[in-house]
Amino acid sequence: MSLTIGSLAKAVGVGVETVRFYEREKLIPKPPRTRSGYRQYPEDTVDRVRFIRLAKELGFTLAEIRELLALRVNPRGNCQAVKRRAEAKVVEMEDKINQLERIKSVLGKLVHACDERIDTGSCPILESLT
Amino acid sequence: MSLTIGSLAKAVGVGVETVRFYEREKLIPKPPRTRSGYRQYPEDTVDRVRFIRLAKELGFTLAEIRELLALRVNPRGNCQAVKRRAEAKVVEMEDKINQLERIKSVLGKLVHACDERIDTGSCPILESLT
DNA sequence: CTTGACCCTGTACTTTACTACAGGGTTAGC
DNA sequence: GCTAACCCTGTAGTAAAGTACAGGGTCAAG
Repeated sequence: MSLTIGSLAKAVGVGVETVRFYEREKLIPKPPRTRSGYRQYPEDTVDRVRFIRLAKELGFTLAEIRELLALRVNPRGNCQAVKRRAEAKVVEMEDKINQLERIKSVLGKLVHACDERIDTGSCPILESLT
Repeated sequence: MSLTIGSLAKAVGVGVETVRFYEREKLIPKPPRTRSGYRQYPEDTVDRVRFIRLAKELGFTLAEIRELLALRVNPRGNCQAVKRRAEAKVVEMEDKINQLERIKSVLGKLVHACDERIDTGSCPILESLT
């Protein structure tokens, strides 16, 4: 079974214009069409669009997301190049995770300060930088 | 000692226009001025602008960053409201961290598949959704 | 066999977050 | 005391990522 652009959009929670935009930007492949020109999406496109939204939330640009979606290993590809890019991205993820952990822990302290009525000074969140 | 807008910008690695933009957007407070009207930034503004750039990299909008910077505990504030917001943000951070961990682990598998020359199929990264 | 909810292309508008002048004043080094 | 490298305000332009029509075709229910 295939999906119309409307049901795909609804399944992910985006507008149909957004789906067409992602197609223009080559983030999703051009789907087959019905005789009358309607797009027919395979069901796995739902996951692809979901991933795009998720990665965007995490601070990746559409260009970076396009890269992530293109990473794969197959007999015809240049495995070493893929490996290097994947490894670089692992490091990027780790950096992001570390920064988020820091901010999270400062927020945790802030909650604690609230309970104890400890004055935090003017801008406690900046401690996440050190 | 205080900084001119130029040395602040240079210290963080942004343009002076960006600093003035952040001031307009109320992400950094209006600094005192010299007699001739030059901005004089206290040194801790460097950290504030650094935090803004960092948080942006992590996928927060300027509006969200403004919120994070405003979180503090002091005798005159509404502690419960601050606490609730800080707790909500901790949950947000945890979600982001979890998603990043998933993507990271899929990328790790991809590197492994490279070494072993295992075909990954068309779009392995999507496994990070499940 | 019509009507309301879809779909199509193409173009234009919007928001966010900068970035780039124009036109003019200031300051530090020689 | 000049001049290059700063700073000021104000306005306008840009890139990324959508969002919104206009003008027209399609499909399923009643």
